[in-house]
Amino acid sequence: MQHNPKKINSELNPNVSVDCVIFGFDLEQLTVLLIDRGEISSAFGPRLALPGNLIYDNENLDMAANRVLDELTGLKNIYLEQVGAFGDPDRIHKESDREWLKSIRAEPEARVITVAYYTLVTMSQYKPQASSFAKNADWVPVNEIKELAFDHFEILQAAKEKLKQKIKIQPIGFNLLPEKFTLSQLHRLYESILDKPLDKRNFRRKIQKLDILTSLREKQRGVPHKPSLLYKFNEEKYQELTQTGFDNFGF
Amino acid sequence: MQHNPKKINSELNPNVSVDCVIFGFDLEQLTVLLIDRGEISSAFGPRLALPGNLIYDNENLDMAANRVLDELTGLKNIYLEQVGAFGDPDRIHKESDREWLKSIRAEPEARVITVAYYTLVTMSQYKPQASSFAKNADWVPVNEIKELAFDHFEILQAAKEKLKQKIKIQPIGFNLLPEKFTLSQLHRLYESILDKPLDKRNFRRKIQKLDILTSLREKQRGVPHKPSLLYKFNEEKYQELTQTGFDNFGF
DNA sequence: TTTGGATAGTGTAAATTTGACACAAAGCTA
DNA sequence: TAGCTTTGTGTCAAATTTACACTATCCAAA
Repeated sequence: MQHNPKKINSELNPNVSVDCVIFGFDLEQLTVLLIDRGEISSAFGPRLALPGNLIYDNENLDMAANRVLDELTGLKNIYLEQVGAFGDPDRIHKESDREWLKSIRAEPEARVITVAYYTLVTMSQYKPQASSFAKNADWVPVNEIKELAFDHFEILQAAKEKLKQKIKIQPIGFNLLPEKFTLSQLHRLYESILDKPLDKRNFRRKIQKLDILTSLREKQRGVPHKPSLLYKFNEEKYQELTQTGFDNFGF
Repeated sequence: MQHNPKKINSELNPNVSVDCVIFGFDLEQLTVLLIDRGEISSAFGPRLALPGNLIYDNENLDMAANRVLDELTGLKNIYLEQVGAFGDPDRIHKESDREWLKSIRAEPEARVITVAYYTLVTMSQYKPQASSFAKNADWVPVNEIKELAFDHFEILQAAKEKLKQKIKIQPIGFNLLPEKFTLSQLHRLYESILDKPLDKRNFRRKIQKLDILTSLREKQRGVPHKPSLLYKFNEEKYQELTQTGFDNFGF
């Protein structure tokens, strides 16, 4: 008897899919993990698409998003937020799209609603070439993406906007950084997400005053310039802070 | 040949529904338009539910939400915002829920994803008793709602939170007020949505400095106290303001 | 007509936050 | 050891936020 007996008879729901905008940060700019659909689509439209799949009838939406992420990257327990539902009846236009859908077991004629999620991943935890399943996946800088398959470009824009708003309310950016990071890296991260320059000194002053960083007695090594001090995110301090109702992490 | 030939064969999609959180403001508190499902459910669970319905295969999600709103209230061109998708596979528990679903032509066995929207309505534009279709609909103060059918209570909470965040970025509250309103009414509206008291003088100073209100040379009449001046929302000034990138309407 | 009840409308001072701005220190490399 | 690169730091002026109390105006009831 397995854990979830329902799973035995579980079927893919032909009408509902989940797409994931998997954000990473290469310490310079915001990136997204995209699937290259290959030659099959090159003559018709964009090769790149968001990872996604149909959902099973016995899983809820968050589970489905986590599954898609797990299947692609092997990562679990990742920060995940819903962007919303997308579903123009004519969102699938091209022959190439139909071929692609067949290849992932979806029914190309069906009208599909997709529920989009974004996730925040520490890029160093996942290198595409390490996964056999995802040999066609790769990190692409957000600003270089001009088009995507289906309505995925629209979804990406919506995800960026949600992230931008969310980070003003909750310091979720730490999910994109390694455990130890420098203030400059955090600074560049905020600039990437908010898509505007932030004054260095003012940024540091403000983030330090929040008192949710633990300063480590440790410096960067091997950089060809003055090494930076390293910091950790302080979960406990953050919890204390929010329990007072504080929700202004904006710049 | 009609505009959209697909419409001829349009069918209800048994897997996807739309639910609407229709917010109103009775000049005292925030309210929501709910459907009373009647005796059929009284022995089993909450009678009250959000208005909603399955979507047609040929309409997009926003259209479906507008349709639900229109069918219930006759209102068109209403401010509308997506809350998100909800869809636990086991969100329909009770026999009464199945009965109810049958009565709105939904398939009770199917796994249904629902896409929730919230809308902002000027309450005076719609009095439930005026509509024959919606003889079982009524405005209920948000703070008095303790439970709802299905997962609608969860949806309502999410909608409230979205609204709270949104009003800090865009002055959408005016959609809940009549064309002419007083600063005190606007003040109470913000307090209702943000769910916290706001200092009267500070509120007035801040909202006036935004310069998106037109002061009318007209007073309230028939109130048993000093009558208030009336104001209108100034759409043009608002557009000017936002075109500079301004997005801080928060309190 | 007078009085009492209710809400509208108004200003200021202190504290906090924001925004603009420049240079010395530390490590690496050639 | 000289030069390159990035880190790390302080101040001042302006703007914003917070806390706070009394008079004015209308209606209703006596």
